Amino acid sequence: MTDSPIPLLPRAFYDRSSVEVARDLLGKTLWRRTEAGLTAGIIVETEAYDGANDPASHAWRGQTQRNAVMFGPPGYAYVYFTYGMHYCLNAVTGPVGQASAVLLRAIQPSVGLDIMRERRGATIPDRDLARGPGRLCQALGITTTDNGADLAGDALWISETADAPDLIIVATPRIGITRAAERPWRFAVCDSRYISGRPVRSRDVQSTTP
DNA sequence: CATTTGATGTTCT
DNA sequence: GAACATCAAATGC
Repeated sequence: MTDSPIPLLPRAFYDRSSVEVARDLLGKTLWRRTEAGLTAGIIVETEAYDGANDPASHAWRGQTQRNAVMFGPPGYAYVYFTYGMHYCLNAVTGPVGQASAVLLRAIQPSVGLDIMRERRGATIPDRDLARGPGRLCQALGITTTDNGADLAGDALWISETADAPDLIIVATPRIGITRAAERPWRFAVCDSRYISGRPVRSRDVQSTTP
């Protein structure tokens, strides 16, 4: 056996604030293996939720049966069911008890697109396979069965990306929530067509110097 | 193009 | 009973 050419993210990567992890997950590769085969994509959009300090966080009002995984150690999956039909995948961050997490909102599919199409529908454009948190989970076959899964596991893991290009990253207000949405904790890869909503053009982001 | 609406079921109040 | 870290289809320009 030799070392994998594409290193897994170590647990220490997740043992930081959710905002830092959300930013640094952009450009990493999310992998998924099921009986259907291997699928993967480059993370292009994330959102941070800051535990008890964040009115939008599921952990804001304390621990419940649903959010228990958020209160555990970093580097595990928090998966929940919402709107009666969709699942959302988060990476738990920070130390035990902190209850922070990063919602994985979109990936650019890179491996197993045929499998994703089987799950999402044969006529779905590649761009829409995993553009949005619910679509991402459907494309990868993630459900609450995966709640609590190790993000360095055999069925679900996140690695560095081979030949990763430099990225321009932008922080924006969060999407799809009513409380504290204005906090600039949504992170996206500029110029990516694979984020939810409209692409953010890097030329629109340059700020201080005209 | 943008905006609105309906679907669907669990969780929490 | 209300809200929901959403999506796809329908409607309005």
